[in-house]
Amino acid sequence: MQLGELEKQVLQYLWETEVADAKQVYAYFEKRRGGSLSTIQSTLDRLFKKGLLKRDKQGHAFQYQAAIERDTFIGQLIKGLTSEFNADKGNSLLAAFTSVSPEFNEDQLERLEQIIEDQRDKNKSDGSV
Amino acid sequence: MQLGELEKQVLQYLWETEVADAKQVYAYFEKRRGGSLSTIQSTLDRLFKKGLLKRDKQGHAFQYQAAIERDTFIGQLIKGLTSEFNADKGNSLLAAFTSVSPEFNEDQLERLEQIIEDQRDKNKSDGSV
DNA sequence: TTAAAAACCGATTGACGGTCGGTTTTTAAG
DNA sequence: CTTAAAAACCGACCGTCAATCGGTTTTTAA
Repeated sequence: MQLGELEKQVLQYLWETEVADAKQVYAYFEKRRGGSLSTIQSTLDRLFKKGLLKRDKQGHAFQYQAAIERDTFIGQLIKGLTSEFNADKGNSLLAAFTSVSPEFNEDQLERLEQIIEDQRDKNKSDGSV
Repeated sequence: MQLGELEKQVLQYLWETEVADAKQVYAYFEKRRGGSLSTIQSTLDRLFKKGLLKRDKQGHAFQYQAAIERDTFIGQLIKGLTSEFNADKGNSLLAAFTSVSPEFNEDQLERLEQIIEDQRDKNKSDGSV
């Protein structure tokens, strides 16, 4: 999934704001970087066509909101990255994790251990089916 | 780091082949996708300028090789992803892990636990400095 | 019915990767 | 030292895609 700079920023805005129409998004970005309402509209439209936003018309205008959670999305991008390079997903992610591990604090390390435990249980029960 | 399709493939080729000159890379890709030697040369040059390849002239031609290990590179891309979306690196990666965890087998889960242990030790010793 | 608001469309621009022919530089043989 | 071949290098062009925005059509609500 290839995203331009403005698309990324709009997506982030919607992750934070939950729901907004074009005018509202425009109001936010107009202050920070200028541009026209049309630009925001077509960016929203592009994100919608890419499946990253949902929208439905409430009264006069489309109400947009993210179609996917930020974490899920980043997870997908990471997966895409590993496939893209024909890397074994598990090993690549493991290696990537090694390089990023200094970013984790004790709390996060614990949560990660919990995830491992859960996954280990799932692997076991899958095997028994 | 934004890479085109051919750039990705050439980079991968060099991760596997270790070292090669333009002619050799060309010989490989010519069979699979056609193209000219010039195209391969400029692709190598672009990757070199992006800092992803090293090269030095041995006799007649440049010998190229990857300037960064595949795993390290993917790690960097993952880090870049999380920063790009202003996401807390630890939490995002954690979330990404959750979404990708089904890809891990028991062996990889164990290695991951080992990494956690190592990192925990490092965190402790950092704290004591 | 109609004016305003929003969606929609089409054109343009700027990056950038891919492509390759032709020119310059380098190398090594004679 | 000369020179032919090999490789690097340069410049041009194309295709794709995000960004941009004006103008037209559609929708909404007064």
